[in-house]
Amino acid sequence: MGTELSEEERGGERLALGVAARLSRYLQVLTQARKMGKETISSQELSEYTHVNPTQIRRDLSGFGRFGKRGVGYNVDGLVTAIRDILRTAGQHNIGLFGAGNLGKAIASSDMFADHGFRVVALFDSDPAKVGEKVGPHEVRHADSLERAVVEDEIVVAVLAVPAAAAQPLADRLVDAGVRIIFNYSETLLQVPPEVTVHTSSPAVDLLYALYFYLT
Amino acid sequence: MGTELSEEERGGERLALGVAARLSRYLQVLTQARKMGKETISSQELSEYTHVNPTQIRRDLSGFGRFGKRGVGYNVDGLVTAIRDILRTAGQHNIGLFGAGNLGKAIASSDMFADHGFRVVALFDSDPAKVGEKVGPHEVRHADSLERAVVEDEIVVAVLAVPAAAAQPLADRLVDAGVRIIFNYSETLLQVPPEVTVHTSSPAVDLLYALYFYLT
DNA sequence: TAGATTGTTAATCGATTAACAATC
DNA sequence: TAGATTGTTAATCGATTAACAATC
Repeated sequence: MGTELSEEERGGERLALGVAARLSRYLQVLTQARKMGKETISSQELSEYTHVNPTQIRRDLSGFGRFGKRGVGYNVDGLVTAIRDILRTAGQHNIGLFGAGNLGKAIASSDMFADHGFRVVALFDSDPAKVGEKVGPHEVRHADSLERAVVEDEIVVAVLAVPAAAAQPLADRLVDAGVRIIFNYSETLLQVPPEVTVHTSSPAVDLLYALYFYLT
Repeated sequence: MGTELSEEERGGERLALGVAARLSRYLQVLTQARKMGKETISSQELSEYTHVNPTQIRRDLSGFGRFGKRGVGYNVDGLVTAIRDILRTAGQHNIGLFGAGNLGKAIASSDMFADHGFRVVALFDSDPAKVGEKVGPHEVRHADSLERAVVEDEIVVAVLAVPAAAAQPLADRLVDAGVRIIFNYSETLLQVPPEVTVHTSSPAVDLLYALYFYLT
């Protein structure tokens, strides 16, 4: 009962891939809904925003507890807390962002990470002209100081928003410095040792896929 | 045999959601691989870059034809052509991009759309100071001219990279102008009539989800 | 009470994986 | 021939959906 999770419900088992993906998606919508002052949300509404079947949503959530009120819906605040608890992402991980170009600045200025409890602790660029520039709350540092920063700022995740040519050499240095998770927004296929995970993405990877359905 | 697809294999049935998502992902990697001069790729290699099981990849592809060579792998060029054929995305659709801020500029300057055969035909902003500015191959137009541009340039997809406060009014105008597909990169939940599809995304929506797995 | 929406069941469908013969 | 990798089968697991009683 209630919104507390037993050790077994949240601790033991790893979530199935699909469940974790959907929970993240719910969380994104819930965070936005909360900003807009919404206090309650139904599985039907969540479905409209996420394109996930409402039954599926109720099923996903009921696996972890009874978060809803019949006839009313889910409390937005409560559900945000609950899903964060389930995903165990509570802001204890530091991110280093590389590249202060358009994409890098867009990411650095967005509330996205802060909203979800992650901290961008450093923004790097290799262009001396950009070093010292203020971008959102960050001051651009030179990429030369990367190795020290990884250790001192306890950076566990590197986000790459650099030109294609710069990506591989940068990845090599990051790997040597001890970074084990790289988010690659550049248009390159990165070669890394097996213990390092690369996640390649781009602002519109899913555009192509989504258009297949929308355009028919 | 060969790489030609029968009408039934590509025309009749709609692809399952998962298949289309994965094919798009393969296509993205293949496009990058081709740029890097790779001529052949194995399901094992594709798996490393996409995190999709190699058997799954072979299964996905073999449903549409025999594209590979045993003992060798897949021809990169041939597979790009084949998947484009399957997804039926061959550049006949025009995109209007709204917002010439950091994210808008990043999207406008990227090869992404061109790589996949889509055309960004117009870039808009409501800030007069930005109108006329050159961004990649585009010149920023004032958002006032949106209605005419939608008709004249046959814009079917609108990509929104604008501040949260501007998103809903803009979406309303786009809907009135006849746009039926909106890609929303702003941090707002958009209200639109049922015949319009909204796809909400952000440069790191999947970061949250991916981190759940990588950080454990 | 009446209306709405959750939580849950049951049944179906598609995704995933291991294994291996076919063949380049 | 030897090695590598596809194409395909079979078996399992998770996702999806409709339906509806429980209950706010």
